[in-house]
Amino acid sequence: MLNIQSSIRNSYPLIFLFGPTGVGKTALLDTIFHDNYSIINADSIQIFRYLNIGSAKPDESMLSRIPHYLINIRDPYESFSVGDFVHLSDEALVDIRKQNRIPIVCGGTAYYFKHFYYGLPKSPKSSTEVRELIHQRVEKRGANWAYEELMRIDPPSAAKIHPSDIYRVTRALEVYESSGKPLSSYHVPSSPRKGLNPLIIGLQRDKKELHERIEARVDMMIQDGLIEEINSLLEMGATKEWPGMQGIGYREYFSLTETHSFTLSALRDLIIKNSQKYAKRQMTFFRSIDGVNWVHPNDLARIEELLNLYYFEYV
RNA sequence: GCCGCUUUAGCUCAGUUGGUAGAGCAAAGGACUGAAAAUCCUUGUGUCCUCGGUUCAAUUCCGAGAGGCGGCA
Repeated sequence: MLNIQSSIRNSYPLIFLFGPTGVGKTALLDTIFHDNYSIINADSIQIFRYLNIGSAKPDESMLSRIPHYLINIRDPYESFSVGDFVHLSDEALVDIRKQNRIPIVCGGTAYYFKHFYYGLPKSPKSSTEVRELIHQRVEKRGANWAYEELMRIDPPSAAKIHPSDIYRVTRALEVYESSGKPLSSYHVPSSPRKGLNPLIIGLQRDKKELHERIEARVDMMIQDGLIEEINSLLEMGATKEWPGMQGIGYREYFSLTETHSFTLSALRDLIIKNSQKYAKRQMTFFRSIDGVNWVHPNDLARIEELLNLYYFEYV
């Protein structure tokens, strides 16, 4: 249908496809994006092996039908970060283009898209050891110490980060600890990386519709054996500290058993609630990305039209 | 039928020694510098069940009624 190598702009087609959980990304891939497309997964939980049902990972048959990158590449106790995502995606991109196929970056992790699109800051990568060290200091010197320390070593970051945001305060301290330079000295890219020029498609449904789909999907997960999946992870030694266990569908199991309030229906309700809240957070992040073509997943005509307009520039 | 408790934000409940009220959850919006399905921020007018009484003033006290829960019959 088109010869990618003939690109007149010396850049290749690239598609971003994103949207909140349950909006229908996977189904859409299966209906229009097969044949000469390859997929780069941008979902921070589907990265992990064994987390199949809870992460709503595409099934085996789909994975064999359409080439997927960055799925099942880590064990659930291993760490993975945006940085890994960007590097591996860049490699995947080269590989896919070598095969004369069209790459689609598809998933729900907005943060991954942002850094893939804009490029990573030069700040040092996260280190579990350093983070642990910072944690110990916080334990020892009290809850207020971390933010006070941040104000001392990096006032600009302290001004931007809320004192209660332990996650970011810790990271800022971690950067200073491992590089000797404040986080604010590393600038954040403010424009997209050169040569990417993606067609950005955002999938959107109205809230009621999305919430109903999420509810139905959680019921389906339970029916498909979510509990069995969790049990087999527990047999592998899974704890709530495993990076993969922060995924919705798994974390609820731990929080409910911890408070001795685990029942199947409590689990179901909590997973639904947390998924719906997550969908909302995803949408506010996605909305902040420039140049998104928002479409309803059922509007195939509009999606075809977007693709044709986009490809027209390349042939 | 009698007795006791209860009725306040979408939900669970605080509270006002009488001067018209506030938490958690939910909801809405937002942030996002290598853990991001994470982490965090902002936003609370609601016949304080109804009617009557006392009072300058009642959601708050008194009486009656209605709903709910429990006990005794």
